[in-house]
Amino acid sequence: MPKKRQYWLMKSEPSAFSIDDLRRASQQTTGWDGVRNYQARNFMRSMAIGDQVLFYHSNADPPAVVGIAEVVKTAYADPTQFDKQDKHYDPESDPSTPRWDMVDIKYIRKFSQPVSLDQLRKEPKLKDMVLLRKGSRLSVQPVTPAEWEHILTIV
DNA sequence: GCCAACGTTGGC
DNA sequence: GCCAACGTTGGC
Repeated sequence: MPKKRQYWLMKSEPSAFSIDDLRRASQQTTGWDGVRNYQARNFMRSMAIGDQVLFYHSNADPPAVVGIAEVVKTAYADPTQFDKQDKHYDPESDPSTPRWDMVDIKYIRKFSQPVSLDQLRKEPKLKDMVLLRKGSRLSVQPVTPAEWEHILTIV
């Protein structure tokens, strides 16, 4: 039995990397490096190929879910943790047991209209979304199948 | 093990 | 640019 497909939401500041950047990327794929939060890392470690990802623009006007991507490579060591020149360099990470992982995701589609944070908040069915929890800053987070389905109906 | 200080996230 | 909320660090 194949494992059931899982759903996620990943945040990116469009000024740094937007859904258009993903669409234009080589193979329409990118490595999701730079995550330095244990909970977010653990969620990436539990991702499987084929898992579906809501692409969210944070620090955007408006902040919004803007499209869909898919996991095409499961968790592997994030090389930026060992790169002294990199902003995300982590001197505490031991190369024999790397602390930080990343996954690769591929562009699937961009919504014709972004689904803004305000719109999401208005949906009673989405009231328990991790994204909408007060003070929620997790950059990689799970989405339930029901939340996923509902969001696709309001796009 | 507590908790103050600090750095970061991200909406506004 | 502001600042509330959060995660991490480190002194004790």
